[in-house]
Amino acid sequence: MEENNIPKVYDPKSFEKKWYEYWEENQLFHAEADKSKKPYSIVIPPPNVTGQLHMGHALDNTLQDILIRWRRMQGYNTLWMPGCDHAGIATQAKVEAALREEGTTRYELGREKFLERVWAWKEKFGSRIMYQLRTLGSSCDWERERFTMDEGCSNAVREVFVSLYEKGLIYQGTRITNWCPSCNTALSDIEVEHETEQGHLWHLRYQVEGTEQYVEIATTRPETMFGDTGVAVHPEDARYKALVGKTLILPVVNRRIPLFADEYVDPQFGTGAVKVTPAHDPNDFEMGQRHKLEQIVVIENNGTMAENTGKYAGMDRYDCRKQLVKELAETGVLVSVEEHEHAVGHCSRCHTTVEPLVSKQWFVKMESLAKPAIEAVKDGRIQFVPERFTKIYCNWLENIRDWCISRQLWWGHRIPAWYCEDCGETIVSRTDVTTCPKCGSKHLHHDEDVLDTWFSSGLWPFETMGWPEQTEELKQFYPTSVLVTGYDIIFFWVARMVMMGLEFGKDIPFHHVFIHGLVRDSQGRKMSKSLGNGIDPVEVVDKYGADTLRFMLITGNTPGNDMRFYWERVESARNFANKLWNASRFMLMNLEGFDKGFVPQAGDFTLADRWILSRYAKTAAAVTDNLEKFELGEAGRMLYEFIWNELCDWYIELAKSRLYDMETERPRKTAQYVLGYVLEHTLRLLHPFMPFITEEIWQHIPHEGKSVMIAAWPQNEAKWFDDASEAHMTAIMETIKNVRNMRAEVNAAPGKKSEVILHFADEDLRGVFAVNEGYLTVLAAAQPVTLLAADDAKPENAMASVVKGVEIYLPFKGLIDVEKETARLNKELDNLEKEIKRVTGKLSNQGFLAKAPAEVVEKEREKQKGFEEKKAAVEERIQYLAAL
RNA sequence: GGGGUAUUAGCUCAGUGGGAGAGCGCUUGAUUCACAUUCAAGAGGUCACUGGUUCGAAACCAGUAUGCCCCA
Repeated sequence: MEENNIPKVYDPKSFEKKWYEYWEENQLFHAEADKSKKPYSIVIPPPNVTGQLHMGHALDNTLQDILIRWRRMQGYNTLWMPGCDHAGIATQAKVEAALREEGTTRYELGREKFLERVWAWKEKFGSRIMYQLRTLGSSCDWERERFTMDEGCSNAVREVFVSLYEKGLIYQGTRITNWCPSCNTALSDIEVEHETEQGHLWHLRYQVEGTEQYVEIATTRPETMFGDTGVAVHPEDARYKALVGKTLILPVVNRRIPLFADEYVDPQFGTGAVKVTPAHDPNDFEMGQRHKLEQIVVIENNGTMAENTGKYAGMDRYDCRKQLVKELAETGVLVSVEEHEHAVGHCSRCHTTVEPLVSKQWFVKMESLAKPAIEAVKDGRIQFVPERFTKIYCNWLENIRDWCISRQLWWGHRIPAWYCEDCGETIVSRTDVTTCPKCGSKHLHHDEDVLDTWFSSGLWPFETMGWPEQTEELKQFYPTSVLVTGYDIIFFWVARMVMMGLEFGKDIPFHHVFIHGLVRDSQGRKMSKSLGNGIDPVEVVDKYGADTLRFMLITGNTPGNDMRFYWERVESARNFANKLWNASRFMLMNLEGFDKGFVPQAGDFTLADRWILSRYAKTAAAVTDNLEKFELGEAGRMLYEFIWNELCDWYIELAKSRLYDMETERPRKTAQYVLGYVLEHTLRLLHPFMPFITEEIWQHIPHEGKSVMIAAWPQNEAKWFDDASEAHMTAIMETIKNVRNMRAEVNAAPGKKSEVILHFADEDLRGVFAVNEGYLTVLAAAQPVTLLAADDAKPENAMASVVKGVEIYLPFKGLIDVEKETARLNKELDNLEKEIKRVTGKLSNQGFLAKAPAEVVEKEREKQKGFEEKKAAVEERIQYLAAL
């Protein structure tokens, strides 16, 4: 026997670190390509090296770890690839903020020195993030840790860029792009967040040249009028038909601009006439192209007015608006002002209002890449879980526009393009270029810009496995099994990985996309730095343990939905851990004489043994089934209920008498065997959810092997299924509950035993109770227990209650409160009559009898019979009481 | 404007065609004997509304209302 007790209270701090180190030292997380085993692989959504992990990461990684640990136990060759993302714009912003604190800027530092600073930042936060992932218990293969800017990934990025360029799918173009004046870079469309804002619609009048006639236009952005090179109306708009082709005089500037017709104009909006500023609005840009209008840039990259705006030059765009409106009002150009609600784009990173500006950028042509990515989801090769995200994904890809990939930043993958200063040639190359291939000039300069972070993230599933080399890892682990991520980055990341995977990985990047929601605060608000309502997962781990946090995060919500963080829920998960802890402690305290070689014979098992084994086996099957369906929360909930409500509340209580009895050996050994079997296997089932506590307990109790994390996942446990024992046990448990209930009604002293008389119509069931009447004594304080047969007379001076197949009587020595007892029975009678009415209604419905499945009809008949029996017994008691 | 999602106990949420559930909170009682981070008993619901499909709807479909989210 092992001398091996554990402390009274669950204390995660005392063992979590120890076991993580143990797993790592024994290389239990590491995977090698091995063709003999079925692969199961996940690449981590690489956290940004901007800072530390938040609650959303904790959820994301818990889900991944559960899947990985479960599949590993099932015998798959399991790889979980960890790593970080360089997060160009976000990280650069962080480091620039740090520099500001020091009173300097990246421009003062210079590109090279600045990048050194960012790398130092990356080292610091990257390792912190990896530490946090370990704290959560994540079983990543750390030997394979990757970073989006490491050498391998950088090679992959360059290969993809050049290859797309060669295919004509990457091009350089001068267009309107979203520009963040604060981050000082171009953004892609999805990096812009639209928010409705209360603004104004200013009505201005532009004079028709050579007349006293005016055209009234409406605009939300008067300050762009310096760049107006036309006014547009709808071709069918009768109000303006006669004026099309005339020339207008742009106020303030006094420029001559044409009035022209274009289908784009909505005649219902404003006055039906719009000013056209091709350099500062995407729609105006397009109209400008159609009508060959000049582009005049009037707002600079930093958001101030350009040189050509006269006295407004150098002024902030919003100050200019204010001043200019004043001037327009004074000069009679402003006709009226309306309140107007409109969508305004903001930089998703810094929330500055973006400015549409004309600039030369690199773009990826999306249409031909998007098509196969839509196909892969529509034909089911890639499945979203929950399925509804399929539509969101497809909708976006079907309406996709070209992707602006160049960023005016320093931190990121430098665009592999060089420009010849002599002949103007653009050279895009896999290797660095020093000589112009066209004119032989040495005067080349490297494109200053870097690529959008998501360009490299899009390659993540295969670049981490050594692509473009055809490595063993790629062959075995690509496509990966599942991608686990939040719905907020379906467009940013998921869609791009699918496109890039199909184009370069030559296959889908993953079979399933398992989407989860956001972790919000207790009021349902998004956790954010500015609100200060974020909760650090490490803080929760410190206070309650990683297992507790993990369990709390995955239960009580459904896939794809947001959840709220409540400390009460954390406590409830901690209590569950403590419950399991103490159940195990109970077992360890009762291992006296434990015999590893002892295997009970069929006849050794008691009803409770057969019942708990059957319940365990059904739980194992249901947990597995739910994991297969990605219903991780449901699987966790089932384990919670099994452990707490069945194993602890009933089985342990029922096994106590045998375990405590040192006189008889076989019953004690059988109870030890069953408890040991069920607990050890239940720990395996729970391990993916709560890896630390299960390992700590598993190592204390009798077990085989090095670690529970590589113990076999319970399969083929159907041999324990035993419906008869479950039915018998249910009858006993129901009887016990009813007795407890009756005792509570009459305020019976808790410690005091009282007589219970049970009456059975069915002799077999009476036999079952006869064998197990001790259960009633232990759990319902029933003593003596009298078991009456069908023919026996029922007791008179007693409280009564009925469960299926059993009439229960509690005799009272003194007087019973007839009134109270009658009221109680009448209430029960009401309920029964309601049930009977419902069931009888169903059973007298010809449609039901004809069309419902036979077993459903049979079930209803059984119910009816049971209710009728109960009703008869209750009525009998009521009559008896009335006659007293 | 288009799409999604939610609406179930006081609160937070499960329930994915066949007797309305859990956790927390609340009420009552219990402490040598695994666990008070516990145990036992209890109160508490017109499953948003209106139609439809079905023998049968909290669940499926349509519409309405309200909230939230995404896209334009």
